Amino acid sequence: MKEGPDIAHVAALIGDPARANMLTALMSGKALTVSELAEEAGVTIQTASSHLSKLDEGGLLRPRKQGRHKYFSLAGDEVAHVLEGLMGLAAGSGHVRKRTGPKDAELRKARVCYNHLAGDMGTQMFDSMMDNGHIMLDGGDLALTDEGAAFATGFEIDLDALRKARAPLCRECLDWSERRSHLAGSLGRAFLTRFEELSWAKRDQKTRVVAFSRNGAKEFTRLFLVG
Amino acid sequence: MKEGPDIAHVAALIGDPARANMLTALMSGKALTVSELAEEAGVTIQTASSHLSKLDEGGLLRPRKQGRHKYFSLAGDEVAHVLEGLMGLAAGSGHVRKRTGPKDAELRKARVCYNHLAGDMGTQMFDSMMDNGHIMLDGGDLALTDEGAAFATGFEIDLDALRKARAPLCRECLDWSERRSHLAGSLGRAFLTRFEELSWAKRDQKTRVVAFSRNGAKEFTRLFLVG
DNA sequence: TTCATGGTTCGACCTTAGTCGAAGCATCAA
DNA sequence: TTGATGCTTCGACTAAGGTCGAACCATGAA
Repeated sequence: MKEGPDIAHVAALIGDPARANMLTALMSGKALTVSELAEEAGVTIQTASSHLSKLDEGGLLRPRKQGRHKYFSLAGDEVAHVLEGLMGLAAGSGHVRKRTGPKDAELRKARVCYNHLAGDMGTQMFDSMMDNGHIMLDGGDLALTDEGAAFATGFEIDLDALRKARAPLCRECLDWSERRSHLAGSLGRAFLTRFEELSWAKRDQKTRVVAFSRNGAKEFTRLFLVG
Repeated sequence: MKEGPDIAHVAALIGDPARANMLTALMSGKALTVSELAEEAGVTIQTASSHLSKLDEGGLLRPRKQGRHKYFSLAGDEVAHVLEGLMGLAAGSGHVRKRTGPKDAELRKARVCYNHLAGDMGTQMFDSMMDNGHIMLDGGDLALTDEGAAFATGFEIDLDALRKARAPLCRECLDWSERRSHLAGSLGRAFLTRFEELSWAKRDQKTRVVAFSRNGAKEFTRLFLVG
């Protein structure tokens, strides 16, 4: 009743079904308009607008105006991180969203978590990079080693550009399906983008599923060998 | 509207002020009775009972009956982890619970997070153990190295007993105040217990504050040097 | 200007759920 | 048994907030 920040307010924001659906949709990492989010949540545009302004006020979203459209995306990694955590709790307590269809298997295999790769393949990538000393935990923060920097550059990722932005380069993020870490942060995002550029993988437009091509999966496992 | 676990339900559970207060109280790691939690939340016993059964049903709590008392504690590390994450979001968006009194400084310095040490001193301990190679990140999971095992045993922690329990030995947990990791899991708990046994530190009964004695703090910093 | 489209604001419903009083169990102690 | 304590269940009250229709802005295109 006295100590610590006000959990209840934030949690209540996430706790409404319509808003939760919107947030889940935004976990795809894409910025969506009010009408798209309304559709996603199954409510009219007015109510969606109301919900979105509340979420925004709560600091969970980042709004951007473009012409007469208003795009919303998650405010940052921390938000995505908490959402994944909640999904973990929900999944754990058997309260899965309806039955687990075929989609679910794909989601566990590879999905997009805000803007980086999550699921089975995400943790595989993370494990491999740890094993090879490309990344390491440095006092609670994840850091890119020199070898890792070389590795990323070799994969044609522009590290200098990433470093210029103030967003943290490496971050770890916990999966709800795997209960293990995967790579988040701007580097995590860059890797996923690169996979798409190389046509190794393609994001599903509607869901959070990341579909790897046969060849893409092969290249991926070659790149991210595990012990 | 279709994919992933049902966030809304869990979040709504946490989203009620009374329940949030109870959960925050349980972050102290202690098991509390229905009446104690009612007091903590500022509601009557009936409503507390109702809330607690909902939280229990949602898988957030672990109830235990002892005589005519019913004790509740958090269901596990994951729950505490998510709660800390929510605190981080709440703190970040300026929605701190009322004003930050003198208590708040103490909370940032050293506090109990579910059952282990968090706050400034918690991350210091974590950093030190990482630097000295006592713990390391092994494929997303935190692992105790041989040196670390020797270190813990030297500190008179019964590792064999801990290993017997099914709970994970090492876990990392993210602070809302520090935004850095600290050591959770049964080992994290054991360390805190040991600090208390040695009278280095004492938990405040009412809040989550961990008060280190002058000597305890000295010993602590000697033990957990940071490079 | 005029029209169309994307969002917001306002106001009025109405369901949901938190709240407590009162009564009912269960456990323990004489 | 009687009484006390801790908790649960029931029922009724009430307030909070999600929902949508309708009207209102704002932007862009003809």
